[in-house]
Amino acid sequence: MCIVTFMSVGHALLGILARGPAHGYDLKREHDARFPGAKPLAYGQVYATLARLERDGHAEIAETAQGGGPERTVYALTPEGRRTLDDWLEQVEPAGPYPADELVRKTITALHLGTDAVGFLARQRAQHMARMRELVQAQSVVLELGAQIALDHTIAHLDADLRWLETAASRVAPNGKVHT
Amino acid sequence: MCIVTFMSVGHALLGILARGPAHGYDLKREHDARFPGAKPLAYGQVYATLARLERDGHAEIAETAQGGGPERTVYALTPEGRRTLDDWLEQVEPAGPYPADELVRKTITALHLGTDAVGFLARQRAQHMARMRELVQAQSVVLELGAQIALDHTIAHLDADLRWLETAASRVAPNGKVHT
DNA sequence: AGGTCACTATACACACACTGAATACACTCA
DNA sequence: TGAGTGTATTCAGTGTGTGTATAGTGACCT
Repeated sequence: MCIVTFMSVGHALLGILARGPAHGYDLKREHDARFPGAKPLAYGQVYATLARLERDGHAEIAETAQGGGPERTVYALTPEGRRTLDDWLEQVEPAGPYPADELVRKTITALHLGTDAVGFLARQRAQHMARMRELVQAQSVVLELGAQIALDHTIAHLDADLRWLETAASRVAPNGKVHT
Repeated sequence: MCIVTFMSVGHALLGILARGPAHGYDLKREHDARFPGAKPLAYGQVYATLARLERDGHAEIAETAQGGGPERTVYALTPEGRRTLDDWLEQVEPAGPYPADELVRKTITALHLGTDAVGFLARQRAQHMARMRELVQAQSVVLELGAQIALDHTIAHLDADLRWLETAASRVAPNGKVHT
């Protein structure tokens, strides 16, 4: 049971269901509220994930309510789902290796190809600075503790990218091309 | 044409093929060499991606060599593939929003559930510190410029996680639970 | 009344991302 | 000869993620 190859979204939904039964639409909104700054969850994914959770016995349909609006399918956490959630929370995260991200893939590829990596890095830096300004703005409004912390994370990584763009540029500057 | 929903791995492979024809096995190894510190690419993914590249006309089978070992299918970049690659390199990356990562999902979920978030953060911090020591070690050996830069990126983000774990812990400390 | 606009809520189809296991050939060493 | 190692590919299965279609409700406007 519970071989769970990898299912971060599923676990997050279980975490929300632990607060009480809910339907897909609510889950999506609550999820996005919990993780501001992160990419919003698509509806399609919510329902697909819910279906998997139900299939695996982690959640069950509590009721299908009717009143005021379209039909809503309300899901509830099962005892097994609760156990899975607790197990997940107890596990320590591996601390990488992270999958190589798009920005690095592109930079390194440009470098190997001998195209204008320095220019690319500069353009990229401008883009990241703009985004940073937006986020710092967002951070200044008062948020719930959890949302604040989630936002901190996004900003911390954006900052890391920004610093990285600068060191990368300075490393490249001397010759501008990686020796193959 | 070339609607390319999202295909970072594919683009990276095109980048390697730009150096000259190669087969799947080689591509995997070259990819991993270019991105040390990142999660190695699985063979399954390489071949799946190659098949897609061929289907879409970005790459084509150059030959199926025989000598010394099992049969190898050598792929070569097509002119269209080259164009796609150049287009990709020219585009600026969006700078987020990043998908919410596992570490944050877990921390925030723990917080909302009222479980021991502080303990979790501490355990996580120890894990990250250990990993950091490994990477700094890896960084000290002399690497090719590109590999150096790729490794910088991993370290920068690990550092960001580490700092974040500390700020998160200090934010949580006062009360230890998010108000729902 | 009729129209359309926004919001709530779900479902379906499709493609990519990623893993793990299985297969198969060739070379080496005991 | 037979086990082991390295090369090279394939496949089944699942999770991730997007885009689109559908459909009811309420509100606003003319």
